[in-house]
Amino acid sequence: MTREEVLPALAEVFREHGYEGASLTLLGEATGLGKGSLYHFFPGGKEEMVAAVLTDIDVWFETHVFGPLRSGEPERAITTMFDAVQRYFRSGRRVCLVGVLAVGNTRERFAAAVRSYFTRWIEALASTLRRAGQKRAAASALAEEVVGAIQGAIVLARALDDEAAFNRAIARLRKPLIPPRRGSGRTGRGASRHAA
Amino acid sequence: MTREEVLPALAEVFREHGYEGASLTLLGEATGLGKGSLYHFFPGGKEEMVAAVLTDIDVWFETHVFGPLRSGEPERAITTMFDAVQRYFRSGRRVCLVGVLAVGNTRERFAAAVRSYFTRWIEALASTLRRAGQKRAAASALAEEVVGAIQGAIVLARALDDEAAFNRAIARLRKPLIPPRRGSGRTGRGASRHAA
DNA sequence: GTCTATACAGTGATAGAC
DNA sequence: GTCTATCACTGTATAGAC
Repeated sequence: MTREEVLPALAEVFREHGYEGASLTLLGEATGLGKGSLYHFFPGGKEEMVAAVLTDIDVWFETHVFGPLRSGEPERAITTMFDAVQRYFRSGRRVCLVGVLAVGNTRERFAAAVRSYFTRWIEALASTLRRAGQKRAAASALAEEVVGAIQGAIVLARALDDEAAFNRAIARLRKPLIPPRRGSGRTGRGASRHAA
Repeated sequence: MTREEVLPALAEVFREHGYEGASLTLLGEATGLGKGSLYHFFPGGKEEMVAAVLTDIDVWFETHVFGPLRSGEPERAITTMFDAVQRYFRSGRRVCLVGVLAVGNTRERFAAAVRSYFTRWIEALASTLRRAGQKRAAASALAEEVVGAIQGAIVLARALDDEAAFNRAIARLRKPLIPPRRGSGRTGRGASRHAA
């Protein structure tokens, strides 16, 4: 059993119970390891566990989301992002650990990692939108709006206990973000939205 | 000292530390009461405290937000809602306790209150939008989008440690929701949004 | 490396003095 | 009503056997 292998199980406990609620007993049960073994892998205790989990999450998003957003073909990159988000958060049943940490009292302890995650997501998406023809300011604002809306969709889906609410939100966001065809003159968002 | 008077202090601790993180010591310090006194007012312990706090929050939103949305003049009601939200959540520095409970492992315990809060908010806002001329389906979708986006804005503002991010989100949501002037033919959202 | 045993602070909760 | 004292328990963390 290696350190990397237990990270997903640890992550799931932290997601479901938060930092304080994730007791060593729960973490031990989830990983199948005793407290001694956990401290063997993570001498710093829970704080080190969360840090390792955050790095793991970061790598995943960098590979599957941020990277494609930065360098991929815009339409395909955006589709990839929404597909990844929908799968990763399991239609809102699974919460975002980074978001949970941001809201909790542990915010300061992991502030750097939390801020970096969201900042890089927003900037990566903004770069995609610029490549798709959006102006700089509009791209940034839109990227911030979308990333925020995804977090909100998770909260709402959990609150309503309704994954459909999450999927509706993703669908709403997805549509107008798809970049315009060359020369069509449209910019990809707003014009056809919610028009009566 | 009455039971009602300590609710705001209790609420603040639950918001900042979550259900598990809010210890009786913290709750005692925040209220200036000993554990004995807290149990005198809330024999059911923390669970009863949260329930009382949720009721208190519910009454506040019913009075200041949901009520106006249901029966007020649309443009004014929507302005009132966003003003109230911006003040109440202190530009994102203060989190939404109902949202916190929704993502935490206490979700099931307070599921009814959490769901009721969000459901009523969405339905109240949808009714406003219908009165403003939106079709039924569009009004519901838009209301769900806005309420979710507010929750997302709180998460993002905390994550970035930047209240401006919260205020930008509110401003983005506010603008296109203001209902159209009579006879203008516009429906209040989308047409002018992010157009290049 | 993995476990059990243990230290000791802190938890929610109760009882009873005042 | 409010407090202090105390309960049984769980929390994190450590030490050491195997």
